[in-house]
Amino acid sequence: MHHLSGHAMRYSDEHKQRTRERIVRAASRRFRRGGSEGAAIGDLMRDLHLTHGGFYRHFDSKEDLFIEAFRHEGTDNACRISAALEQAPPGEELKAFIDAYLSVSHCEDPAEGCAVAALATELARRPPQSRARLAFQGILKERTARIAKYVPGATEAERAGKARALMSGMAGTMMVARVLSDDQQRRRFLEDARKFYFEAVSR
Amino acid sequence: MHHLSGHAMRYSDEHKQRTRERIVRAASRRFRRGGSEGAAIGDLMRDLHLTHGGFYRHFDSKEDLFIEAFRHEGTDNACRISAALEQAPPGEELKAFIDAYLSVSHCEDPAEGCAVAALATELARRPPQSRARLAFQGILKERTARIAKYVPGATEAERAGKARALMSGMAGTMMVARVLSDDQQRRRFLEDARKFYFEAVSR
DNA sequence: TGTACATCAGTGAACGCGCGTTCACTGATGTAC
DNA sequence: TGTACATCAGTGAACGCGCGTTCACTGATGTAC
Repeated sequence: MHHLSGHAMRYSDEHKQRTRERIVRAASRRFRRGGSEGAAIGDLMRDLHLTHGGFYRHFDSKEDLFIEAFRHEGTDNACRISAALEQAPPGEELKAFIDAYLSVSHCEDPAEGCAVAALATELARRPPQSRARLAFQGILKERTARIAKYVPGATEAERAGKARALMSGMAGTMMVARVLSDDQQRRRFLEDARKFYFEAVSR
Repeated sequence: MHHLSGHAMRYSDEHKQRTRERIVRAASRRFRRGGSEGAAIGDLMRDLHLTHGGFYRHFDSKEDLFIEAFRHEGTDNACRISAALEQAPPGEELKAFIDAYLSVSHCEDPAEGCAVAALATELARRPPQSRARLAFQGILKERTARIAKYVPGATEAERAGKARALMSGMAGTMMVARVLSDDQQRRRFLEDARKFYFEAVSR
């Protein structure tokens, strides 16, 4: 008997848990692609071959899902960043990270990319103490700390400051790159930026 | 007789023109503050003590207004940037620009601030050849050219590349700064970033 | 100068649509005995 | 093992609201004469 409550259960807890995760994953993609207003519950559930009504068995509101999806991206991309950093040749971790972040493939696929670049503007419009903003701040802190280790600098504070500027700056560069319509121009823009940030951070 | 058409006119052309400009100005503020979906026509017109119905005497659609408002910010802030650059002591133009862009006051007042920081994410979600995106690209080009003159670099291309990275990077930093809830933290973040970009660009 | 007429910026009710949310219902599966 | 019952993930119609857009109307002002 693995459920603490003695309820009879139609579907297993596991089944529900799995559906919930599928919703979060699909939502995370859709939100990054279209913004928090760019993903209708109906479309989202249709992605999973479900109907909109069932959504509320898993979440109290769309806002709750948004926060959850945002957190999901947080841990998801944190892993990817760590993996990328650890796989890079020693001494070239930061360059590898910058190249990966400002890559053409990241630019072309916002749905799988950095949520900071995709959602920060909207988050800024929410009330200061909203859960979404607080979640963002947590993720930002965690993420910059992860990078700061590889940033040159005399003091901890200096490394952290540079890491924050680097993260937020690259997010802006990615956001702008995505507005360009011309492929060639976009490529050059990203390339110049990679150089810019690499030199900025390694001095 | 200053109108080419021989129509009788209730209000002067001038009156209509003035109203139109008031709408654009109010819209530009509201869009930057709340995004392209964050400004309802009714609210907008109420700002000007008008009712929503009259809007369509001036614009065919909300999207048309959005583009117009965006262009308005383009020329408006271009002037401010130029003024700031020209007022700065010779040799310190770039520092003055970076300090102004990453200032606390700019951070606290998105409505009067840079539209790139406020609206780029949304623009990226529009169709590639949409007028809004094309307008953005024009403004970006114009704006970076204005700054490139003051950026150190051996070639024209290098200066332009750095100017683009600087512009887009600072926009991202501003966007992220606006998500922070803590004033102290925000101040430090902006200060670190000013230093980061100044060193990055002047090397 | 005065009068009839035309224009059109602005008004506000109404319409339509998308979408978040609710709710009565279904039916597959688990438990009790 | 079989039967009665309970649960609840999922369904889909319906509701409500916000908001972009339309439209018949108003009335202040300009022109014609």
